[in-house]
Amino acid sequence: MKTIGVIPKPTKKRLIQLLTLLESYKETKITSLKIQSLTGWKDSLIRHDLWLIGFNNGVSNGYFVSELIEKISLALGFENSPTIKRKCCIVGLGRIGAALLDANFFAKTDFIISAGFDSNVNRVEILRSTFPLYPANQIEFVVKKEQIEFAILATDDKDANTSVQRLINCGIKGIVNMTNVVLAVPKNIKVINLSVVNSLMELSIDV
Amino acid sequence: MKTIGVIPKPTKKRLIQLLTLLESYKETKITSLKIQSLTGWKDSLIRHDLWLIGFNNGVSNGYFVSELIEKISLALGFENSPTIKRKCCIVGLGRIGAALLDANFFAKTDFIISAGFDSNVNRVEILRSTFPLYPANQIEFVVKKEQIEFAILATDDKDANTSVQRLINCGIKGIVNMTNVVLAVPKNIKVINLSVVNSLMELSIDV
DNA sequence: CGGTGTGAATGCTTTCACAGCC
DNA sequence: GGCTGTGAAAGCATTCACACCG
Repeated sequence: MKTIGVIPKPTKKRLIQLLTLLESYKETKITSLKIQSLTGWKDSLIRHDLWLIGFNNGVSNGYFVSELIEKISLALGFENSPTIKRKCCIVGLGRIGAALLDANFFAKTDFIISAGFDSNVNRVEILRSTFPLYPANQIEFVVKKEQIEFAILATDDKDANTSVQRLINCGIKGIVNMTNVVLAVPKNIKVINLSVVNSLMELSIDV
Repeated sequence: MKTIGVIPKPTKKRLIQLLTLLESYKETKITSLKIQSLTGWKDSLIRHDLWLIGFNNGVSNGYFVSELIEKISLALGFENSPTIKRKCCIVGLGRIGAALLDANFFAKTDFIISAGFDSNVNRVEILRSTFPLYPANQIEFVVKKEQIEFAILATDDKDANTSVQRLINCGIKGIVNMTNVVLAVPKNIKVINLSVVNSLMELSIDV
């Protein structure tokens, strides 16, 4: 029997993915081997992950999907109460940033986009969205006022670090970085890099 | 003195990022501590990474940026000859996929987009790009014929795995997955996940 | 001094092995 | 037989420590 302690980062990542997988899974039960075939992760690793979050029902032929969803959500601290959404903003409204203006994109998630920013005032005026758009120099003001927690950075590479400086100034908690730039941030701010080009490079070097 | 062996994956990832960082770095020399301040990686880790790729010039006050770029490119196997570009395709031309139709986006990279696919024939006919767009049922045919190596997957979540099956059928080497779905692929095919929503979830659970 | 090069030591993650259960 | 729960063992990655160099 295991008391649930700190969950290692790789485990967290897998559990998040597992959660989204399970949420669209149609059967009522699932085994670690089935999950292995759907994800490529070793069955023993999956069981170990679940063990880490205190899963020990003594059951021996598979997990109930609903129970897995419940316990994983709990362990990761997700309220799936759709009332409390965490506020995000999009910084940079070029092609990629503008593509995220689609509210549907975040509809079924725990997140809501509350603001968009771009240094090009034209864009800010022309684009349409369900939330307000501002010129980039208002980042500090709006993020603080609206209590926005996370930012999706989609500027041109050359503007990335100046925008990031603004985000740092107003105490953003985390940044999803869609530029190709490595961001310099204090270590209390988390960054996740989602550069398409860097990913292609990664793919291409061990093929 | 170190003979250059297999390079661990985390090291590769960092070296790729370091490379892009250095390519827009204006000074002629740089130290591991300076890199630390720009990236957050420990100086000792950076030196170790460089050691792994056989860096041992006996120099003791910093690296020449140009030499770093050269050796890292070499170790990772990048020809920076802009003539040989590796072919990619975009699968799914909704808002995100369509945003990548911008040829400039890949202009300075080793990659070129050679085809786009969507199951919605309307989109295929309406959208404009510098490379041809096809209905999704032509994936197998076109990818083989054009010898496309990598795919960027940007379909709706519900269509992800059927498109992936097509990509598997025609021997794609790697997939950059922008959907929220965990893909089931044979292990000779590499997948890199770039889901914005999953990344926000990751950010939100350890803040 | 402020820096690199280097291997050993530490700290994580994943896999293994196997008892216990249905 | 097929599956989970569990801790130990193996396998990786990062950090430390320190000799050596300009």
